[in-house]
Amino acid sequence: MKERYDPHEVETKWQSKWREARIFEPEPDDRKKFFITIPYPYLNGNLHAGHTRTFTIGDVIARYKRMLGYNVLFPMGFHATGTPIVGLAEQIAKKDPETIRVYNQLHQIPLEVLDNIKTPEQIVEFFSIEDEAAMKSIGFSIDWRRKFTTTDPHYKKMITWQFNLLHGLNKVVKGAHPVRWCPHDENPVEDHDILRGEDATTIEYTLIKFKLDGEILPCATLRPETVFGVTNLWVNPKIVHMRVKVNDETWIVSKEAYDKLKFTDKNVELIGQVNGDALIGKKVTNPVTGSIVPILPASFVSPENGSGLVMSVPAHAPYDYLALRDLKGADLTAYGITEDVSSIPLIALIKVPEYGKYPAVDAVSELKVKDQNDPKAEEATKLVYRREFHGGVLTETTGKYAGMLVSKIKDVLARDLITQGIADVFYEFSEQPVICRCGATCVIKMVKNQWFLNYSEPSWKEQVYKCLAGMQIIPPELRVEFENKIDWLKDKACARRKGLGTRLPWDPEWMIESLGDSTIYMCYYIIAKYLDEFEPEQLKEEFFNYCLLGKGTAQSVSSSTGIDIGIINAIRNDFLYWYPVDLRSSGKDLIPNHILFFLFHHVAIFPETYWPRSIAINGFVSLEGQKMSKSKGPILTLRSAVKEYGADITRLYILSTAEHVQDADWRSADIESTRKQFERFYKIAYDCLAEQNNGNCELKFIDKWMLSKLQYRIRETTDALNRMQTRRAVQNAFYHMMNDMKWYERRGGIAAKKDVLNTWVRLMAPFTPHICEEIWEGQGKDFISLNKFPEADISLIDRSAELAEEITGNTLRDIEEILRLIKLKPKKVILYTAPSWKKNILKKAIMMKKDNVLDMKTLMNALMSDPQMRPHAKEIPKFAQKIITDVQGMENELMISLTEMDFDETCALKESLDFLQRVVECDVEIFNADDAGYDPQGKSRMAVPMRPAIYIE
RNA sequence: GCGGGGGUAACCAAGCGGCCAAAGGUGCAGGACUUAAGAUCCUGUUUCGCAGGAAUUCAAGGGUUCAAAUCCCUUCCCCCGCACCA
Repeated sequence: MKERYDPHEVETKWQSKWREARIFEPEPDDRKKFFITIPYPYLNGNLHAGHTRTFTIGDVIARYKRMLGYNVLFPMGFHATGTPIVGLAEQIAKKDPETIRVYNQLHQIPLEVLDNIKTPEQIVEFFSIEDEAAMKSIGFSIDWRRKFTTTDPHYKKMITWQFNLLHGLNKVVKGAHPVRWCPHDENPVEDHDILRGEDATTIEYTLIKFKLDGEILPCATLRPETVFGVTNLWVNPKIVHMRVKVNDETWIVSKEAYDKLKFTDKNVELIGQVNGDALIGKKVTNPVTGSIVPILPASFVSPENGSGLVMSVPAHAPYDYLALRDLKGADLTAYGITEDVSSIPLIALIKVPEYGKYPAVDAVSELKVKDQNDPKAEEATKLVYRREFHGGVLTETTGKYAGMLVSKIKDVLARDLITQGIADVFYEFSEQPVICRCGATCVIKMVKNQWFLNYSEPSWKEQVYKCLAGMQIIPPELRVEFENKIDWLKDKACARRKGLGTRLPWDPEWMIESLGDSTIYMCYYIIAKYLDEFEPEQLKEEFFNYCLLGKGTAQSVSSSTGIDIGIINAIRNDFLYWYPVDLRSSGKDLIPNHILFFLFHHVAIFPETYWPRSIAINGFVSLEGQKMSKSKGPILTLRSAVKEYGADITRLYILSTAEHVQDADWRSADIESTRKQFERFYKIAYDCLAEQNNGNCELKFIDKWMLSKLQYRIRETTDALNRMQTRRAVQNAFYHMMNDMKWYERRGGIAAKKDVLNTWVRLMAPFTPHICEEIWEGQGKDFISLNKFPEADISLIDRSAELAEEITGNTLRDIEEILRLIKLKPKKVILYTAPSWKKNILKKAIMMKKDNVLDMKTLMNALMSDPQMRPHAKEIPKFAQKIITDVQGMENELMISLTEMDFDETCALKESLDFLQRVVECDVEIFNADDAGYDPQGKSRMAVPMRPAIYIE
């Protein structure tokens, strides 16, 4: 160990020692195993601070478990399938200036390297080397023999096997799905392809088919339940409608709606046109209730929305009610309508606590909405909708749905109508317009004949719930989130036309989507170690069936594949040993996708014994308050952080800056201060080791205090690590320990120092392994990485040493406060510890608290009947009152120590006398108030247990 | 809209019924050391107080309790996800 700390020297030294000794390359043995995995990084850029956080947390747990005696498998691979790498290769190949800038300056790739990149394969090659080097540079304890890339031919064999298996289990099915679509590019648009309307989501409307002389007037609605309250239809007389053949039916819709229909899975054919005013006055049949209702004119109907036709439910929709009211007295004879339409009776169907029978009417009058063009109409609509959705119950009007909650029945009702053929689904953007990068307006297209993973299948979900119930979720509060997300997950399109990846074995026009191919790859780490032993072609289905599922025999697999039977047995044994995954640790962005799929695929493929055991989730990392972006910046790469600060400091910083799902903010000012603290740690260790051997001294209170404190730190650190609270762990193992050591040194502690350091360095080893190896080097024979993690030794917990330090600290603080107030330089300080009668009262009060009978009256009775208390009768009431308040809020442990130990305050203070005199820079004398020799101002009366009275002159 | 997470002193951030005027860090101020800078170490950092004390605080308002930053209700505000994209 050198006097000056040079992180890079220390770190490269130990990294190569670890590598040479192959200490992170585990093989099955008789220890308990621990299999931890972390999502492999996607190879379209360098690892950044976000990876640094997730991966470091994983490495800390791996190292911690290893030091607890587990046989730990911590592997790593690389993800390359999908479209972004292909896109990046194109951008680099055509020298896109922005891409070149980001990758040159932010990802720090030299221009001459970028110049030579022409293909996606080169990108994969380049970043897999970079990322591996980065992970090695920060000291992750990864078994690199198992590395692979998802585009490897061997890996593809495993994916092919998996998908064939799922297909056979009916988990992959054909269907149609709505996607955002650019009619110009004829492609689905992804988020980054959108110029305007990025926030638009797809909304599912129900299209209810009203009938008019054999033709259909479909009305789009978000509230299908209100079909029971329809009194009329609204048509804008000023717009021209299209008559369209839709499958076997004839529909009348707006021009805009017709355009949208062309992209659905329906066959549409334009037949002719109908003017809006020609429809008005006609009567349509409500397909649900059978009632006949008129078509009326309304200006608020927009051709852009839905079908361009609106069903009117004036009892529950303010717009409908207003439009109806606005027609009062209007002359509609031109449309052949003679009756006064404003007197059409409303039909109520939802009962809601806030309103009377007709919520729309109440809302309109409450907000004083004037007419259908009043902006407040929108507000009233939202209000009614919200209240009816959350608190509404359907009335008898709705027949068999009566009594149901609106929020519960909505979807069921819509499905019912659709299966009866009287309704349809219609998709629309929540915001319009949505504009593609090419300038075209996007639509929602129904992609047909798409392959889906059938995640919505109830029995599949049931299995996943079961798996989740048996798992540990870290942090535990996230469990409900997982349950919700499993519930929410729908079928997922699993095939794409472009990108890197594996082809669907039974329909090779399609590429397996890249989230689908990274669900059970953890089991592939077991095979990946043996890749030199066979060619991809040898990895036939029976190989995986045997090695991963135990189907068939090693003998038959060996003869059909030509793979050595010894290898096959070894892989099978490795699988049986290592599986299941004990811990999957990941960033929170992967919860609604990868982590879910990980669970779904595991339960579908493996028997219950091999289902994952726990999942841990952590938050993001921002940079000086700014969100990081791989493609736009800002970004901080792992390598540049390590280059600047060293591996250990980077690790310590990123671990300590946020806990669990909280987002961390990387600030260079903060990591600078971590660096300083860390250098102090190094110095403390260096000085301690350089000191002459001073063991065998008698331990004083302060030494016992330090050893005692250390046990708490170990206990807290262990507890924190068991809950994967790395921040709290570092807080205890490093920052609090640092402050304890400061106090210990300041108090002149020496005797326990070497022992403390020996434990401390092992406590720190999972977090900052390099420096700990360096400090350990002289001390232990073996790597500290393979040593035992400290265990708290209860016999070293010394409550009287703690009380002694507490009273010393309290007293010093009190003296300093007085000095500050009186602003004098003291000549002499005299301390008076509490008299025995006060201690007795305290003990009595604590006893009463334990028996739950502590109150003023009981205490006073007890005291007054005690003859020994008589002499102090005058002082007792006031003191007792104070003691009661103190004891009420006292910590249990303190009460125990105060009653059960015969702690001598005077003796404790005498031991720290030198220290006190040094700090206050004058003589300090100590008396017991029972026997105060010198007390000119009678201060000794103020003495209280654990708080001596003070007299300063 | 649906679902999840939050609002704590100048800032970051612990605490989630009683040793809480509230850990730790940063910043700021004062002091020690030093020729000086830096580093390091002490002390302070809501307000008032020339004897260790008191008052008012944890988004806002109300409630439960001997006791609330912590539990309950209402309101306001912020962040994230909502998919075929990794």
